[in-house]
Amino acid sequence: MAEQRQYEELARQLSAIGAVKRDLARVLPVDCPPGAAAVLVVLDKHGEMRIGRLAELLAIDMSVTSRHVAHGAERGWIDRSADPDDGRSRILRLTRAGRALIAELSDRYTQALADHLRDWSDDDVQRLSSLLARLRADFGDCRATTTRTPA
Amino acid sequence: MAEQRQYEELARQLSAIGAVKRDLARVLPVDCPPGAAAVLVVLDKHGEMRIGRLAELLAIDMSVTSRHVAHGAERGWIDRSADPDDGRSRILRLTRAGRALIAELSDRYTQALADHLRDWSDDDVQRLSSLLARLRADFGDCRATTTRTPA
DNA sequence: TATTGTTATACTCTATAACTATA
DNA sequence: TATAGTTATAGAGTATAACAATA
Repeated sequence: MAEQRQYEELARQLSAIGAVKRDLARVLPVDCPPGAAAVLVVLDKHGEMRIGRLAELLAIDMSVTSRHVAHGAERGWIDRSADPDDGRSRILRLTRAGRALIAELSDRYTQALADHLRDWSDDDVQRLSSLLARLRADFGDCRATTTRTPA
Repeated sequence: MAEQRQYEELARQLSAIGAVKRDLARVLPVDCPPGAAAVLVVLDKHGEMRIGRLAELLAIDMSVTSRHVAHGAERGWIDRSADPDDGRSRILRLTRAGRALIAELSDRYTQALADHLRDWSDDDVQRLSSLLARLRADFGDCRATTTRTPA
């Protein structure tokens, strides 16, 4: 169990990490905002799925996910075919164009990270990824157990 | 120098970390949005300063910083007094109320992190903070060297 | 009646550009 | 003329709530 000071420092670092994400987002093509790119990344890694599961993996609301997917579908990156098992759902799949795009995005992300993290060892990159994954898992567990309090 | 796979994984984790930040933000009082809270945190840690430096530390544009500060000043958390050395600037300081608020926020952040990271060792918390700080530093170095390309 | 998605609305964050005041 | 800060505008992300269709 860590001290208060360490938690405060972690909170500060998390709050500041947005700048890195914004920098990274600059490698994206203009018609592919970060939200839409995140959808492609997950579909590429995990394969076809319904939108509910996609929202779960992205850890954002289904309504938001729906809009990101619509964006990608309109541009021909994502195919939404009927779900034979449930008429309410559709199965999301990357199209050929979608796979080409995500390959391109992946290259650009990698290039940008490789440029900036030139001095990082394999282990450091690995360690950061692991810690972030763990952080996310340990928060996701008890989602929505806290509420904003009045001033 | 890490492999492409590792960079892709890191990019994924960074993209997903927003959910944790949103969870954490729920502990904030309703009239103190995350941006305003971040300003208080920095003023508390680094002491009085001008808005230009504040923007630098927050890694966001001065125009945005200005609005967050105005929010805090309107609520009596931040005092903006004239800068004796430069008539264009003002010196930002936490008021007594501001110090009370940031103490409260710090407690709440700490509590939330302690709840969720119950199983984390001191070292893990420390390591994550350090890696995030380093990530931020290595990106901040070459800000604005990349540009969004057309589709 | 409950669940899966979609859409409408509203809020926060951010950057760019135009503008004011001072150096 | 250049710099510090403010304000207006626009774009992106998010959640909540209302709604449609199906289970």
